[in-house]
Amino acid sequence: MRPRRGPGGGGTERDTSMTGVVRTRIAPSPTGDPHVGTAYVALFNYAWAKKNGGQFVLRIEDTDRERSNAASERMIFDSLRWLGLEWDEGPDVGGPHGPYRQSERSELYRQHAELLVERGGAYPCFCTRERLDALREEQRAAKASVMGYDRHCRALSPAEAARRRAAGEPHVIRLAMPTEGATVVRDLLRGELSFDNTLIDDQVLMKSDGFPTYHLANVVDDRLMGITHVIRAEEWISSLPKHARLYEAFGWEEPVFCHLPLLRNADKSKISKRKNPVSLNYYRRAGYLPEAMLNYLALMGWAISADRDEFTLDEFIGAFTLDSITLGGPVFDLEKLTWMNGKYMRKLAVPELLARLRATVLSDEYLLRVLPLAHERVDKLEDFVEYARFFFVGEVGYDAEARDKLVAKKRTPADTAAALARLLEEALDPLLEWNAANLEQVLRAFAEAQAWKPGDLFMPLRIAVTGKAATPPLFETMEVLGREVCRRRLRAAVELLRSLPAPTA
RNA sequence: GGCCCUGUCGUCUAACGGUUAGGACACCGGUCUUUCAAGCCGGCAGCAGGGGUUCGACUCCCCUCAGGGCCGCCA
Repeated sequence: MRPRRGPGGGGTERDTSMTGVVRTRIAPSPTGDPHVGTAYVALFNYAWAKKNGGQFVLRIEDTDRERSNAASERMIFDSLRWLGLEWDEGPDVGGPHGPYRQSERSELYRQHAELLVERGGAYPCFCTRERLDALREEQRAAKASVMGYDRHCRALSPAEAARRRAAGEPHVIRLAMPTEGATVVRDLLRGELSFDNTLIDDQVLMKSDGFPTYHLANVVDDRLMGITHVIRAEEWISSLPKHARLYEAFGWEEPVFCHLPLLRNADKSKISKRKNPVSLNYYRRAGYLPEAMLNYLALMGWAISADRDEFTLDEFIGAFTLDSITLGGPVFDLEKLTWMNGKYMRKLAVPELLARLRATVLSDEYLLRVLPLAHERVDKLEDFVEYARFFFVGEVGYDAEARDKLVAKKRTPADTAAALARLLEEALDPLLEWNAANLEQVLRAFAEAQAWKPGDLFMPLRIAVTGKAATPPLFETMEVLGREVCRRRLRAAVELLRSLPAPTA
């Protein structure tokens, strides 16, 4: 059976099902820092493509206009390249199935959504946000077993719906799920997964801003880009039936689905920045070697043999098979990663070690940023290393004076800890561009909002991020230290403050 | 709460009906060494529980329990 043509009859659709070529993709959303989970999934996709002589595609899923940003996209490119997971097709390298940025493919999604509406596989929904919020609230309050959209607008006649659309009424397009029976989808690792259709709500496909949701964009793009194996994280399993329904509604053959286990915190919850460093920038700054990182990640759910855990990327590709992945959610163990990194470090010849240092912590680029801040504050060259120590180490300790001033003036350790924790979460984490001007702005605003004198807040902050009471200007210093280092040290400071006894008087 | 996924040492994993259940991290000893690491040697530690199937179950089936994910006009 031949797959049906897509809408418009344009030449964009390619059928690779008969060619036997393996095509995989990593499809990160450019919101925030490049995530270790992205690297994990990318590695397995990369390996599978390479093993089969196929292509590995990078697609940017930036359909969330609120949160997507260019800085984040750049960091994704940098991080994946740092790891050596080069893509064959992507936004920056091009390729025959572009564009590879979803925000540049709007017309494609619109066409496909329209096609579905014509066929009755999707329908316009005019429900307001208020109504949906109220509905959700109601369901929550009633402890309803089935949550989700109540299909209110599905009852509208096509003519009525078309009239209201023509009148310019704001709306979304929703997928019309079957209202009975079950959807069965095959996962390569888990076999047949069955979902009761009555329990699946009518997912939004096109948002009212004209952008698609993940569900539509992902299915359309995987199809048009000829992706043969959708290897992604387990968290997507629950939306699998919606995706399967989309393939069916379009008349397309499904790709192979393979859901990888989720990386976990020590308490087994989905890995998160509150409990683990999750930014690839962190690992790069801390001086983990990319080859060690890849090796360690490959160990999450896979083993090359019973008594070996060190191997190269090429060896991984050679021995890897998708069906040999283990399903238990692996705890991401920094300690073992660090051990493995040590192994790789020791294997390096000294000139190579020097090269690595010169490329990272001791790069001219970095030194050129640190030097201006230390310049006028040292009198002899030999004082430099001592003075600028905190620019080069991981964790910092506090001397007596610093420890003393880590607790804000006229505040308790607990209050200071709470303030720094909030500061991190509410001011620093959401900050898009990490630079001195922005830092000053959000930090001053935060102090004001918390009714703290700026100075009272900035000293504990200074000590937390540098370990010292006397440093170069705080905001410039934080800019150079970078988000990762500041976040890590702030967390350590908060922990220390929490362990400090409350003042007796 | 509903649906779905998962379940071997504390952690990452090997085993694919027959093994004293193997390796690695961590931890604890020993060894080497001017010190500290690294290295080497050794030790501690596990099949979630209960039913089946089978001559025989970590391996297959069922139930229970436990953990996790999802339930957004986020991905």
